[in-house]
Amino acid sequence: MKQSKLFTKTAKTFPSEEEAVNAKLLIKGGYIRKMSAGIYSYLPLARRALDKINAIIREEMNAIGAQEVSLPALVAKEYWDRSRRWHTDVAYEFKSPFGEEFALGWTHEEVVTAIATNFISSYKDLPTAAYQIQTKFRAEPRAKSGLLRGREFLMKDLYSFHASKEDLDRYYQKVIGTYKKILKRLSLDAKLVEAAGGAFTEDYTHEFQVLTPVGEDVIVYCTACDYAQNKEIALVRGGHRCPKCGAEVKEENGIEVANVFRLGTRYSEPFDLKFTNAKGDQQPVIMGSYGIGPTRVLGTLVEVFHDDRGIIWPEAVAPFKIHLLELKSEEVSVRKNAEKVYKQFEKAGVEVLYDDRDISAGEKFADADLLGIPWRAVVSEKTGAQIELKARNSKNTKLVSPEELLKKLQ
RNA sequence: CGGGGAGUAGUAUACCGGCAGUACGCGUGUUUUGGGAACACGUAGACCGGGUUCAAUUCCCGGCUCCCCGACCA
Repeated sequence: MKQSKLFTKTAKTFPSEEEAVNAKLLIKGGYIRKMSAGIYSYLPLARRALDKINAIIREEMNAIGAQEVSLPALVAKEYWDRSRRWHTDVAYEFKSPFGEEFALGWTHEEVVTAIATNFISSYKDLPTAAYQIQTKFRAEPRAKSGLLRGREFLMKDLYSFHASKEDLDRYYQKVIGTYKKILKRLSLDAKLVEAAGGAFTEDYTHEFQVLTPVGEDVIVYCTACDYAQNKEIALVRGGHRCPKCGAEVKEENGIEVANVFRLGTRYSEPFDLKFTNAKGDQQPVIMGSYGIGPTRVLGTLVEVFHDDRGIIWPEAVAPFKIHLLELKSEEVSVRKNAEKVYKQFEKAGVEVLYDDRDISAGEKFADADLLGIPWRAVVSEKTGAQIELKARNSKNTKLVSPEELLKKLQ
């Protein structure tokens, strides 16, 4: 991609109306634009990063046998009536021009359960699981913190169906393991925390919390063992003894990037989702649901990985692998060399953003730091046919040949 | 939804009851060329509605919008 042709541009100043670091940097860099409180447009650079996040999630979902689906955003009242979740305070509810009543999907237990009644009828159909990556709508009374709490956000929601509580428990643990893998691939260090189920279940649930001061949840966790609970349910407070091992307990803020719920028969019963067991008896299906918010993950990554110059993307999610800067020069050879390197990279399938703009070197360096692409390659009068390579998270530069660099990046 | 703050070119801001200024951006030209270059010329603006006033971007009232704290929440 040539930067001169990019749909967006970087700004020289921070947006005055944002305070959250993720929003400030992403808007300044032209990754996103705010359209309304808690409602953002994701522009090409952010779209590419999101695609990376989604691809990782998809791979890991598929690896545990979950199958991708797309469920409607317009969910008719009858579905919510069944589970008695019409008129919750988070739903955008409205009447269509024909008088039909809908809620914009803020979660999809109802829809997926209704669908499952068509296909699950025997223990032989179980277990099974379906997921989607889709925009969710929630009427947040107070959207805030950039991408961290929006009214419209991306969600990967997975729903599983089981013949027994034991099988659900097994899958629940499996998803926890998969989430650990996903978060690790995203370079996010998250703590597994016990929490309350909110509008979804009465059971305790688990959340993955990235500990950072900007997080809105408070986590109580043990400094020695794996005890960790959301403060909303924790019986101890920071500074006291761990109920599990007796060591000291701490309190810290966290961003909830993922969660897992044991739904049991909360939705299968109202939707009459039953299966016939091996003895010929009818039983309700046991369900679980599991979420990860890709747009929230994106915001969290910026909160965790940045410095005073800009974003520092982990390689796995960066919109491009390498940022090629051609420093302005009278000498035709500079442009020629840069163009050649650019084409080599594109041909080799290395994702490259080529800064071919007719602006000063300083501005290109500043933009490279702001955009946060992991590798910076400079071609200039100084470098000749070589390339000056620098990692975004390091101060050191070194001269390499285009061929060496290609080999390194592939 | 309670409390606080704020709305001025594309962006960031200043001043003011009487022609709205600066910087960045954008356009043209000359010079410059490794950490946000210089000069010249040009471009573009008061959230909406009402009130006070000879005169309102400025003061008052109402609305809308955005941010922050709280409640709520992935």
